[in-house]
Amino acid sequence: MEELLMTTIKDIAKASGVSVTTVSRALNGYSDVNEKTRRKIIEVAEVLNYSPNSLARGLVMKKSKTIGLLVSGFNKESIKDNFTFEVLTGINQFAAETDYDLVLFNTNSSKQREKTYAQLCKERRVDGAIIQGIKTDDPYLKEVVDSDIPCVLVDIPIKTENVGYVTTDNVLGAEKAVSYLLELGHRHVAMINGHEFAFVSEERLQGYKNVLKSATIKFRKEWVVNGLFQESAAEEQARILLESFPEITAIFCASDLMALGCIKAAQKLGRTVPEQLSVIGYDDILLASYVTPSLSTIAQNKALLGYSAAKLLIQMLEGEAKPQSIIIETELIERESAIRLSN
Amino acid sequence: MEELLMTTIKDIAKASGVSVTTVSRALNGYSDVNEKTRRKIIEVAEVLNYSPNSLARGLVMKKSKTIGLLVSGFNKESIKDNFTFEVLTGINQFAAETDYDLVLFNTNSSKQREKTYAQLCKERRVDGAIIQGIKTDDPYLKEVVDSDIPCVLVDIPIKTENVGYVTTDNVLGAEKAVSYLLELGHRHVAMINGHEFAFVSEERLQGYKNVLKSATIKFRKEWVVNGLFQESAAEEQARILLESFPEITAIFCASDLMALGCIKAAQKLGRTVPEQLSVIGYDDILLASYVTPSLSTIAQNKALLGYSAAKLLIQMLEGEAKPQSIIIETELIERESAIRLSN
DNA sequence: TTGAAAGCGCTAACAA
DNA sequence: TTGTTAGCGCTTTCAA
Repeated sequence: MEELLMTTIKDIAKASGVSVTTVSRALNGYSDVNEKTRRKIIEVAEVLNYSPNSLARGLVMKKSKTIGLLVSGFNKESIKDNFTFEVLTGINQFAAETDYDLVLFNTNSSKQREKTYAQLCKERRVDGAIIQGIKTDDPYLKEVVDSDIPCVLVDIPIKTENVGYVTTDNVLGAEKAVSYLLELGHRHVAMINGHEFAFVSEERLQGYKNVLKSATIKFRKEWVVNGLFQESAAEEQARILLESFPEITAIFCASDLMALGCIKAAQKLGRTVPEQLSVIGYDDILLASYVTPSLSTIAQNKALLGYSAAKLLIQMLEGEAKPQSIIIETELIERESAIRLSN
Repeated sequence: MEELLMTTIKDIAKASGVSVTTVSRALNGYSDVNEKTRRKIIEVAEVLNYSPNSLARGLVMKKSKTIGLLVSGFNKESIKDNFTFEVLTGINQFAAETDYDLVLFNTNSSKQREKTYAQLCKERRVDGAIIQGIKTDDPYLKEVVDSDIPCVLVDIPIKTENVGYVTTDNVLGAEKAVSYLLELGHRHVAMINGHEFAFVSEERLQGYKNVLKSATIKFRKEWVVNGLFQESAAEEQARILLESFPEITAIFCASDLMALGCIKAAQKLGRTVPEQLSVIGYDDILLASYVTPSLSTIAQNKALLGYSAAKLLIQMLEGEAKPQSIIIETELIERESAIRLSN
């Protein structure tokens, strides 16, 4: 509206009888300015209700003090497992301790998202970016590696000159889950995985295989299906799995949402959970503790994931850290959906 | 990093043998530039991998094409009712259809949040702001009304020269809920409200009163307690309420989260829901359909709330609309937590 | 149809 | 300790 009213350092300079340079220095806390002058300037600035123009500052300093957020998960589906939101919470929490603000980019492309990752970031002149929830075949991903924009990836293990990442140990997490099922006496353990374009899926599958191997249980690839991280797709896959191989007594799901779908499928087939089928999930989403039966699962600290990502990125930006990989611990949560195999 | 590599219109001008003015006009689609020249310029721009500098543009144009988001709900508690997130989803959805980006401000003040609302916005030069989840006694709120920054409020009915709002009809929503309970035969209906610094609480209370009145049921103020929109506080309040007035057969809760707490309290007191106590919530959060018993509730279209807020704001910014109030419909969702009173 | 010049608000040499 | 000057990358009169 009244742009005319916006005070600038020029106004302050005039009002306090000094040059703009001095105002700039005074306001930015430089030491080479007379204390009296500084006090005067600060007072005038307050009277005139001055706010620095970050655009102008950014233009000359070549840094905007903003971080770009590229998240694919701002949509209906991701409301259920609010993974995206929880990570965001963590990012925001750390950012709040700094003078960086967050810029949300609109990647959920309405049709012709013609702008590339780099363009998005370069145009807004973000100092760095956090990327989350994109598939390994996403064109954006290649760009990240090539571009020279400092960046932290969530759950995508790529490390370069200016790209770091934060993730959990998915192999170990899956091992915990499957070991647990074996400890409960299960031998016929299937897996509902996500999809082939997710690193976490690769790793969780590896964990599954590892445990089977060390228990000398034969790996059967037809016992591993992809549920696309969706409740409905997982339900369908679980149905097929359970119909084809009724001898399965336990299923490891690569996400809680898919575990929910899996349980639905079992129930529709007349198999009660956990009595006639043990199910363990992954993530520990909010729903996990509220559904009946409550979900045993591998918990990820999602907020910490976000917090660490923001922290790493900002440290990189401030030259306090090199890009690195941060691995967050997971934890087995025992609830009701998996129990000892009855014989 | 390699800031030196950033192409500017100056580079393009040099490479294509024209002035920066012409480049600017060509790239911005002005008509007064020769088609041949334009093609040349665009080609060069692509070759040089040009991205416009939004900081520079914003500085001269006095608009940043960004929208500030002031949300108080980026924290652990708000993960349960992910109201905040769903609204954000809607905002993002509309923004994605435009060329505006979203800037998340860190209002969840770590101690000394010394910056005011206006400062936040002015510093970043956001063109407008969407404010959500702040209490009516929040100092930010007064500022909004005073400041000349275009702004849309979510669930706070204030309209001024440059402030509009989006909300649901909370009076009507509450009326639907309480009417429903009465239709089910209940006469002893209590209410668990939020807190006194929420407009929605005032309005829902009004709706509650309205229905009682038209049913000639006496309003008892000791039957209305505040649960602060929190599950635990509501549980405590519900316990006190039910212990003091065992004749209560139904409770209207001003949020689903509080309904959850309320149900817990009832169950701990040995009253089963819905058989011995009917409970109806408000919001229709994700959990509502997953818990047992599932929650009957008044559904708000949260994504639409956000979508409409973003739409209104951007229309205001583009001069296509004046600030106005938008009211979104609510809907009664019948599930399991409220049933006909048995006699 | 094009270009020269000015200026958005700020910071940063360099001089004084 | 302070001021002068230049310039960040862009848009926009105004003149040609």
